[in-house]
Amino acid sequence: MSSLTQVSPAGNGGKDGPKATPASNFIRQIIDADNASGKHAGKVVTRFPPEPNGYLHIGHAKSICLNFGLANDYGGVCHLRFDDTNPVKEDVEYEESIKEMVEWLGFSFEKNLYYASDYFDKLYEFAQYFIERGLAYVDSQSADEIRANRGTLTEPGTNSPFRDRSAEENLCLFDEMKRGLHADGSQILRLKLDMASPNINLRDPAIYRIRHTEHHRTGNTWCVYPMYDYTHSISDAIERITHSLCTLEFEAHRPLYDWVLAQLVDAGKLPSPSPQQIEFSRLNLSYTVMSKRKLLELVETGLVNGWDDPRMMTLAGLRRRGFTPGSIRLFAERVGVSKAHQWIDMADLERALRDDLDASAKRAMAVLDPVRVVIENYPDGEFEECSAKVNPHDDAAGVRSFKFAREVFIEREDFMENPVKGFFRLVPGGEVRLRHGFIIKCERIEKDAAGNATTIFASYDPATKSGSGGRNVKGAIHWVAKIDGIQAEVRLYDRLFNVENPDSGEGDYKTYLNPHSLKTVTAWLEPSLANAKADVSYQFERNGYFTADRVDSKPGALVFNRAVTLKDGWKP
RNA sequence: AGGGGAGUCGCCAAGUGGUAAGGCACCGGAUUUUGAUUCCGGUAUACGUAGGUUCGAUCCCUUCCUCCCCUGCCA
Repeated sequence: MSSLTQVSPAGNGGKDGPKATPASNFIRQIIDADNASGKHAGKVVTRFPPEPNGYLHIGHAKSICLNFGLANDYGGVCHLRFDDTNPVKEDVEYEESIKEMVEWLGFSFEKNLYYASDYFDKLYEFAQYFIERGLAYVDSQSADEIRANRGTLTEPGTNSPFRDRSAEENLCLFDEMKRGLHADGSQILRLKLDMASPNINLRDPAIYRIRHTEHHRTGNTWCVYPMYDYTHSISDAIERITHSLCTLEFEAHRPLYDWVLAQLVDAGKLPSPSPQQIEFSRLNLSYTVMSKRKLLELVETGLVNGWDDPRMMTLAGLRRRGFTPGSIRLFAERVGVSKAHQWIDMADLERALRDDLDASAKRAMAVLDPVRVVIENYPDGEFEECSAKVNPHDDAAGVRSFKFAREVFIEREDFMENPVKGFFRLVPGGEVRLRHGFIIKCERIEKDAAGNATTIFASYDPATKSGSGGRNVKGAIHWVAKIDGIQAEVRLYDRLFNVENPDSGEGDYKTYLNPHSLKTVTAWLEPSLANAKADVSYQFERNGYFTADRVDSKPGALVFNRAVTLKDGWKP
């Protein structure tokens, strides 16, 4: 079924690039079964429902790709709904950022943007209905008393002394709460379910609390705000969501979700069939932390440079680092979805980026750790034009050119004075090809007091220009000529933590921060990079994938971020 | 006996009564002016454990083990 409606496996971004084949999974099976039975008349409506209280991270990306991807594959729609029911934590700033990132990932929600706060009137009216039916009551106990009376995991709770207030009294009290006659925390509206339920979520859950706080969208219209379980189920039903996907920790909330909807459907206040809540496991990534609290702490304590620090697993950070939307969609597809707890290695995310970029990224040469090479048999002051394909996989991308001259830079690690076995780059007396240029031979070197090469004196073979069809040698290394090279700051990133799971280890996760997660160097770049823009990925040949930093890079003062290195199969 | 979930290759993940898909990683080999890419080939007598049912079990039943979630007026 799904294979017939399959459009773009890795999401609906529509961009070219590697795709993982969408695997069968338990959610697709449920949808297929619903489609077969005609439950939702073949419709698939999902939703991504963030609370606008923080920035999106790679874990959210999994959910976004899942919800939008499924809707897309089944010819349905996915709503972006802000779950903005708690004004003390939320802000428009977060809302804007979330919208920007969902779009960046390649998903569209123009016609499908919703707010839980748009349902406040209806939610209030339904709450009155629950009160009238004797299914909800205003509890005047303090938060502490309520907690004490909730019981424990193994002991039942005890009924509130206010549990049997009349519907009239409850209606009156609830109205007073709404009108602002009661202080925060002094009264609360609870569903009247079962204080002895083995499922604690069913022990008269709170559904409306008093918050004399301005809401970023409804202003001061309200001072009572509905809570998650109550709001979410109703919002899903109002929007005619068919499949409501959430993470595993909400499994125990499903009975409540179903109960609330069942009452309202029975009363003819909500349509049938109700949406089905389906839970899947969260994404855990090694060598990083994902909780909002820790991300916030890293930012606030200055351990990283903001929410979009390229070392952060926030979508803003990943974008700035140079990750592409396609790579994240590919990653989400590869990781799959199930109810088993998944621990994914950072390397898998990096792999997805390489796979996405290899086919499309422009190439350029850049020397990150330069050592000077003087080609003694090349006349000083002269130069020769060399060229190379912008993308070897795509002739249409054209060619770039750069000069070969007497003085060039090569990567320090591409030269070894005393080579180990198997090293086939430049060595004393040996030859190597300057990629896209000529074969050179190391004649002698000049060293500093510490024994490091400061200048390599070489000769070149004029008959070996790239493309001339002449002889060749085993090694080919990248280089940049001083005459037309440009210098730029390059930021080299490594994982933020040096242990696989900084979260659950003993002690403070901050003690596991990798002190070398950022290294800044001044590199020599080939001239074609002079106009590099953020959002355009380059492969620095033999080095990795880099992108101009979207905030710090300026024409004439370029700053590049290394998103990921190239795979390095060389083992000494 | 509090309730609810999960355990299939190093990491993910299909299969769900008929004799273990796929991806990533890894190991070979070919091509290569990126030690990249690409391409070929290899990689679970095995599905947490112990029993049972069956001609036959990863799939059904039972036992046990391990891990995760739930005692917010957060979502």
